[in-house]
Amino acid sequence: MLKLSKKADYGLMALQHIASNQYGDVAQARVVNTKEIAEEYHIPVELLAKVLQTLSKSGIIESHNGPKGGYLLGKNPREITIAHVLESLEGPLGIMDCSHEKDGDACMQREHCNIRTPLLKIQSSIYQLLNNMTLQDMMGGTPLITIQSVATEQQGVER
Amino acid sequence: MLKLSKKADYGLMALQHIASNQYGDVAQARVVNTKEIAEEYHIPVELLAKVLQTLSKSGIIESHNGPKGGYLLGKNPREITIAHVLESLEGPLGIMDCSHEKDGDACMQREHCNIRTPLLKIQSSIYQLLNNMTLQDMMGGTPLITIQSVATEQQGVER
DNA sequence: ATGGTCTCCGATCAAAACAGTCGTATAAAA
DNA sequence: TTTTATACGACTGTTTTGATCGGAGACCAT
Repeated sequence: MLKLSKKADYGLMALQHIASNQYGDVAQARVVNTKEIAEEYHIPVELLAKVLQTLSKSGIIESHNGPKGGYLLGKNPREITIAHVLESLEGPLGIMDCSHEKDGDACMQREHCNIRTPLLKIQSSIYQLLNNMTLQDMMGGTPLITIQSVATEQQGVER
Repeated sequence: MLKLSKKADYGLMALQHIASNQYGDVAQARVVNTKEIAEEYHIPVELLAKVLQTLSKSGIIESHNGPKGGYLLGKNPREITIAHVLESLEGPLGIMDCSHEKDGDACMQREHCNIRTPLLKIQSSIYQLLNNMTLQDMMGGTPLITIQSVATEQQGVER
């Protein structure tokens, strides 16, 4: 349950790879292309291309056309949240159909629905979790976000 | 993204309904059948039946056959976690394919995978969230679990 | 005791979402 | 101008999901 799509998997892998080449040991920023990533992680080139195009449209990465072209991060890894990446590739977070619908929608159960409120609470918690973890946190041996830090974040404490 | 299946939605609604009739205002425990729930929330009878059967197998509810039959909760609402309900209906929680696989599995990216560890961390956090919220929390006006309480829970504090 | 009714139960079918593929167009560097 | 890269759209096969059907078993009234 709650499985991420392949697009999301591939997207995150690619971002981690791009970030490593741009901010990693090698001081020089290096443009990396689709084919290189696809071969490194054994994923279909065309599908990865589509994923990268989507990320590019969202401003998460920027594309450079032509020979020696490829992709670079569009922002600092600290500013790229997992939530933004996933929403870009899979659409807005919504654990149920009526998460983002307006009043008078097509949900037959709406008026008698007894689980909407608590589920929205869960959804909000998951979103906070994903929104407080960045690409930076996924790189290197950097310690990941903990539940505690999510809690403090909710209280308005800066990271 | 991360949308729950209809089965999960229906299951949670039904459980809330059963619990309300068993532990609600009416002191007398009342057996409620599939048809009644289906009509109340406008969901297909047969599909709901299947969902309830699954929940019954998991011991979350218990079935009573024959006329005047139906379902009752198998445990106290405090002991029925959302995680257990969802896993019963949708299979084990796994935000990626390789969440529960053994070594030497079919994941082509496994050896070069750079996102497995952080994603497992996220998965673990989500699981804690779902495992610390019970059917009791979903009933009535009872305050729901908060992020803070999840954090304290992780530190071993009793609810 | 037995028939009838009501329920749970297992197998089956159709629709939708997803992963992956193909071909072509466009843009930049050599 | 040729090469090499991304950008874009349409298409196909597969998996998952949602929904449906017919049957088997249990209870209650007669």
